[in-house]
Amino acid sequence: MVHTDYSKVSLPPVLTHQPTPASCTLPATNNWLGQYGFCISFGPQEKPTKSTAWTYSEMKDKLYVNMGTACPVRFHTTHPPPPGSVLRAMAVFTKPEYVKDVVKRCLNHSSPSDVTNENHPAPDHLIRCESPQAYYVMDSNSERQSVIVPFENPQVGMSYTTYLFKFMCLGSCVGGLNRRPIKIVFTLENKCGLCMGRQSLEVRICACPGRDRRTDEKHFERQHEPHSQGLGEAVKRTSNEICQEFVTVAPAPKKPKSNNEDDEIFTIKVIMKITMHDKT
Amino acid sequence: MVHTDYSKVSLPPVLTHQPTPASCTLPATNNWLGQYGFCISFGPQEKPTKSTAWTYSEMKDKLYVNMGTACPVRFHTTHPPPPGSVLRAMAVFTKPEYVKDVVKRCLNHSSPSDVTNENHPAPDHLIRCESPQAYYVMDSNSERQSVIVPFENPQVGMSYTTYLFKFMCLGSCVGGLNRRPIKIVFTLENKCGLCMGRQSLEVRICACPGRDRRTDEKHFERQHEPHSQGLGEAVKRTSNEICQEFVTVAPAPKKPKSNNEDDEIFTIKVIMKITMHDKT
DNA sequence: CAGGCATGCCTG
DNA sequence: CAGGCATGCCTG
Ligand SMILES: [Zn+2]
Ligand SMILES: [Zn+2]
Repeated sequence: MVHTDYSKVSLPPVLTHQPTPASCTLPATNNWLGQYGFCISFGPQEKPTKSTAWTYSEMKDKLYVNMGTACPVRFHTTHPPPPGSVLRAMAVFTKPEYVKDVVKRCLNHSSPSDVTNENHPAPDHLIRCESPQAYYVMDSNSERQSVIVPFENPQVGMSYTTYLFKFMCLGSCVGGLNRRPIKIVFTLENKCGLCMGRQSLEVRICACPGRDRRTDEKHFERQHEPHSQGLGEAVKRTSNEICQEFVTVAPAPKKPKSNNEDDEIFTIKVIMKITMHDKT
Repeated sequence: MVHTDYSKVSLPPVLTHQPTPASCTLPATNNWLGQYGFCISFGPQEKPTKSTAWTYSEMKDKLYVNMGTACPVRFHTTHPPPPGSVLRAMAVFTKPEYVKDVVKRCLNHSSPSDVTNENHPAPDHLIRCESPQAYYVMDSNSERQSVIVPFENPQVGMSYTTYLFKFMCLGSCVGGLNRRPIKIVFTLENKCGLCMGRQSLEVRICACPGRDRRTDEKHFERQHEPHSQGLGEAVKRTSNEICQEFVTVAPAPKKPKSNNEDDEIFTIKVIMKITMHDKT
């Protein structure tokens, strides 16, 4: 396997040709703690009003966020990964019909004349990371866009490091996300681009995060009322490069979710936590 | 006064510098029959379903139309205008706050990759005329866009000629019309660009013309219920280059409306028909 | 094709 | 900031 050594790269990886988590046509999205205990969480939040800038629903394991809002995401590790490790964030459409489509900003918002694009190197990237060390890459193979930042180990006494992410289109943007739900896939990678941990997160970018969260949770609860119980929904996956094991206790603040492809309104509660490992 | 002789022009008028109805920062929109009895009308229409492609409301004097639909507009004249006369269609924002803004397609829809722009000379023009002789101009002074077609006299025994117009964005297009109501100003011009007649028409480009017409008319009727009567709304105008005269009978199918600037929900029925003449 | 939801945004 | 409208689009 060929690796990309980011620590030596001066040209952006868009000009390189090494496989990374961003090179796949169908990127893996299953949660995988890996050997460094990589996972994410959200801090406490002011009571979510109808139009709060962002809110995270435990019940749905879903982030609701305004467009252009810097949203703090906590990245946990239990052991320090090797020096030169990076954190990558990449968006993927959730629905099988669209997974192969590259996620990018709509034409309106990627226009150079859009105020958000003044002095920005990646006007058409959906995800931005508020770090001076962030760099924006497009995989020449998959054409998928992502943002990469050097991974910083938690400060002493802390279990996580916080990064700020911005989402630069609405989920409803015509010609862009176009109302298609997305996931953000966060990967911890060594300096060669090898994946050492992965956490994905459903994100809804919208004008009223509070309202939409409440609506989602109401629907979700209705699904889970006694009279509508059932265990009919099978656990699905797309990647065949994974194996499966049972985890009895979630060792991290944000519990790894089941590898259920579309945790939509038909998803039912999964009794046992399931996590998946990349084949190594 | 300098004139543009379109019959001699081989370069598009975008490269000329003669005043025409499209050169003004604030184009006149008042209805004026002129000496050739220039006015417009709409043919009968299949019963307007919720999502009919287009429908014209007499009550509101307003056209409701789907984006991209070829909509037949009838142009009446009582006398033939001079040879070389043209018909121009230009869109203008209705609300005073926006009149000075140039109306054009949103960035999404003006993109070369948009299917509507294959082999089209004017991807960012809102109004298209379905005629092989149509040409698309941008006034170098006002930057306003318009489409021009040779004026064809009605066939013998007919009082009008029909032209097909398409509207290439939704009224709701973000970064484009952006939910700002517009008028289409149709002008009959001689070959030098001199205005010889003008008719403007409120147009709503939307996904459900039938529904939206019904909604508008319901609101309008509510305004006109006995208990909400009043004659408070004065006739306004912006241009000071006009004179005013009373016309006792509307000599054309579509009655010239009053020169009321915003025939919005507060407009009340005008008892006497008023028409206005350009100062010549 | 009508009913009605989804979702940005305006109004009080 | 919540209520609720406006408006594209999905569903039956
Ligand atoms: Zn966008
Ligand atoms: Zn548009």
